[in-house]
Amino acid sequence: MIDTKQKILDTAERLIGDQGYAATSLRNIIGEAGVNLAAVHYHFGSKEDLLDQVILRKAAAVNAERMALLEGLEAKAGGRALPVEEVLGAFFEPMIRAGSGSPQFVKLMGRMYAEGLIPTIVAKHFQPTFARFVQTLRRSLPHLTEVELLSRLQFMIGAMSHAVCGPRQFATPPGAAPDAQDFVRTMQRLVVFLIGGLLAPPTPEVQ
Amino acid sequence: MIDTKQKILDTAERLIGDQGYAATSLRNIIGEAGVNLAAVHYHFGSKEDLLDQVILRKAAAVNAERMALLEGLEAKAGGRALPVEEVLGAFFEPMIRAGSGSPQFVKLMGRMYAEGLIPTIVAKHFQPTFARFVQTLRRSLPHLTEVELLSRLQFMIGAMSHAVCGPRQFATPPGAAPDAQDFVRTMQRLVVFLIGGLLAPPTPEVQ
DNA sequence: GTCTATACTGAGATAGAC
DNA sequence: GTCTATCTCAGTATAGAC
Repeated sequence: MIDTKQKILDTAERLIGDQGYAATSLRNIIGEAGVNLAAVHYHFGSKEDLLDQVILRKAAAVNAERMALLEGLEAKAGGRALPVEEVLGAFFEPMIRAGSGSPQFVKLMGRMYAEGLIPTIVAKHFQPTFARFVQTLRRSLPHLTEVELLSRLQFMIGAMSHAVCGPRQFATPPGAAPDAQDFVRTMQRLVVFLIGGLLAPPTPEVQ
Repeated sequence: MIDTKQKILDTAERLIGDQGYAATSLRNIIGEAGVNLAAVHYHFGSKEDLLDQVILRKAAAVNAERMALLEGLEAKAGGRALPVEEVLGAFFEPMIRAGSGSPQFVKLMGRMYAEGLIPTIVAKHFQPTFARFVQTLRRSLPHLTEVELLSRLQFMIGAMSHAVCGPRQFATPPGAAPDAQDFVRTMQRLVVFLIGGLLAPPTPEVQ
């Protein structure tokens, strides 16, 4: 069946989003999907490659929208540098939309960050888009050296990761279930925070 | 021998710092330490509890120093609110000192964050200290609502985590090995970034 | 109280029959 | 393409030697 692959992908996405990558065994996935264990390795090669495909399937749309928004902004600006707020908006709005439309996706992405899978997996899918944004931000933040800009974007990625699916004990009142509304509010707060951080003066070169 | 426990702790700290928690098996640790597998469970109960003790041993000094610095600042300020820079300084300086003195510790902490072990393990050790800093920051940042302050501190934790041991592909020039000097510079940049973020105006309440 | 030897369960991966 | 059987290695548990 051609559905076998799809069933594995769908079930993996749901279970990994709910339980995390490490906590979700292949046997767990194939049990719920009603397929054989070896089918996973036949179609995807390994557990990690399965995750790779799950991410790719969901990330493609978000990244495409990011690129489209950014290019729209740049076209409208002519040759002028874009304000940081607009660039961050183009980066986060597609994610916010994806998140409020399908919390499953955000939960999954959050798991990726929370489990430290960014360097090996997520970066692979987001890197090209991210590099494009770095290029634009360089002109929006001319007061920063290249190293400092890259450092701050590193901080941004870290902040985003915890915002999306960090430990909620600090962020939500006890007993409150996180909903789409919370997510949007948190993302809005994140963008404000990041703008403040990115626009901060350069770090003094004192030793 | 009483050394068995110490040998396990030392070896675990080194290997987990180098390879990560998930990638370091108990058999790996006991092999290098030259002790028996069951000794780990005798002394620590489980792999997770072993990690717990490794963290506790290293974190205690840093947290004590943080508290001492904060209390010193507050005593000097009388009843006045402390500037954010000073509070962040009291939080990060002990970590920077620990990091430049022993990169092993920082690497280990970074692994914890990177592998998503904060909620279950690290928070347990840092929570009391962190709560104390939240209390102080509340007065330093009166323009923020409670929820927004907590959100921003969440972002701070996330940014710190990636700064300490995130994927370095964005942050360091290719081929350069991260050293203590880099670490200190990165932390200084982080603090500047965080001050900017924390001092940013409140997020507009638009829906 | 400390530690050793060994066995148990569940994980991801693989070979080969169909 | 799919499935059965099996391999290796992980964390864990226990029985018993010193």
